Amino acid sequence: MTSVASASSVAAAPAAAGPAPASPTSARTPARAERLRCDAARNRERVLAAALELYRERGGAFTVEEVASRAGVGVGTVYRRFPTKNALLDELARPFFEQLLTTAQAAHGHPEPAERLEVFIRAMAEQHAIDGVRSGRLWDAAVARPLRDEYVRTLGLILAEARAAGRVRADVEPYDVGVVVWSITGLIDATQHAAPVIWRRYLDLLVDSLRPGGERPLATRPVTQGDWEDLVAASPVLRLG
Amino acid sequence: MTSVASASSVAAAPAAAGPAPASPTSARTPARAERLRCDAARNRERVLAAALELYRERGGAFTVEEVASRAGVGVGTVYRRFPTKNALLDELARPFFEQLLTTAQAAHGHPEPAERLEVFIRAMAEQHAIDGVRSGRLWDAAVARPLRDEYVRTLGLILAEARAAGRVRADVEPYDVGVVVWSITGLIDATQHAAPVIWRRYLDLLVDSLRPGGERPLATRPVTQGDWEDLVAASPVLRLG
DNA sequence: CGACAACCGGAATCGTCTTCCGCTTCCGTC
DNA sequence: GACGGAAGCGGAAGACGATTCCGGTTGTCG
Repeated sequence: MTSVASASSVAAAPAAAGPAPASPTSARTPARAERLRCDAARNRERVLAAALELYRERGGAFTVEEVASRAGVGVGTVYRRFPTKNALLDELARPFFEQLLTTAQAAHGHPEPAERLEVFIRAMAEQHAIDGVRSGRLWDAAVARPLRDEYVRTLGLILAEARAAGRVRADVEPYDVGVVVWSITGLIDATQHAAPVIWRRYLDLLVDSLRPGGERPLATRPVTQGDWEDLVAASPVLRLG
Repeated sequence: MTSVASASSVAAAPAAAGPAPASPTSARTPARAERLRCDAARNRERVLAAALELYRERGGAFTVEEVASRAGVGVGTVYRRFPTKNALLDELARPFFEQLLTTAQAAHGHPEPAERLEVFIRAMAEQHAIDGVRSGRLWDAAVARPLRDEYVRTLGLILAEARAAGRVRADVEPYDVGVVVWSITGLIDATQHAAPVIWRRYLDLLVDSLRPGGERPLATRPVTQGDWEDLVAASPVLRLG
């Protein structure tokens, strides 16, 4: 697993509908260099759309050639825009990941602070189940580190509130919740096909496990940010099932 | 994922050291047809040994040709004995699985019946962590259904005892424990490389989650045997990491 | 309108798994 | 102890899929 470094393709966003770039300091803006020729941009979108379609149909079990032909381009064109097939799949994960963050923030907006942690965990699981992502974890470092950081930050706030309200065992740390969510998503991926909603049972169990009262102390230290980085980096993203 | 049906290669055991097959009813015994020629049997062992060696070194990231050359045979010979590379890897998992069953039975032999469930779960996790199996679940149907059935049976006994002793929430069923163990093994696989013992923390959490008291009822039905079959059949075994 | 960098398609390359086939070796018999 | 043939053997060839390359094409900008 060589980690997919790469910066690249930051722009490519649909761009604001507004006409004016406004800032007259155009001299320095690097955005210039990243603008794609319009046919290229169109093809990029087509490739992405074709890949998403195929991913929803067959969960990663498709060839690059299929993506290309469904997008009406040659494989070379796919590779000009995405260095590897996995990079293409990573890109598919991005909007999904963004949706997760939105969901997390929505949970943080829940009226009752004490409830937010549970709402958060359940919403994450629900979102994961809905999005039809099979057999993948989607936290890979390459996709969107800033989003991930924001996610963890939100989680920290929520956990602090739950703790203040005495709704969670005192020895639970933010990354613990991350691990719990991560592990439920693994279960969702694994069971969704065989038994569509069964994961809810184990989610209930996990949620219960975080409640305070009668527990024995945890002997092992929690996951740190560094561990977390390693952990997600080692997980397949939307890779083949 | 076409499930790897296949019966095959039941014999191949090192065979009892004793000299006499004893049973004179040799007429019907099918064992006859399954005996390998002695050079073939030797090669089979060599291939298996080479594959295990490579697996421990590189975790599945090796080619069939490497296995063959390390075993001192041609690839054709590997394929004569194992229909696919995955079948070969499955075979590697078998002794590991057998060890798990032994561990399970040992837990059932624990002097204090009320403790057995926890001992069982912890022992399973420990065993999984020790065996150096990375990024794989090993419950695939193809490997050893009878072993699996025995495992589940043992688990059922242990759970009944724990329940009788009031050491476990009343709504937990045997396959629930299976799912819990399965999910901790996933966590072990995922974290072992980055943070060797961190999984113990989450194991503690999971073990705690099964204790009785104050819990809310579980709204979703538990996993059934059929679900379990599907679930394990869909999991990668020792597949590439 | 012309120059040219960015693009394009798709054939060729490469790494792997899997199949095939002519030659070889054990096993049971005569 | 030699013989016949099934079971094995090695490794070349085939199949597949990702990735690379390159000659021809096409927006873009002056």
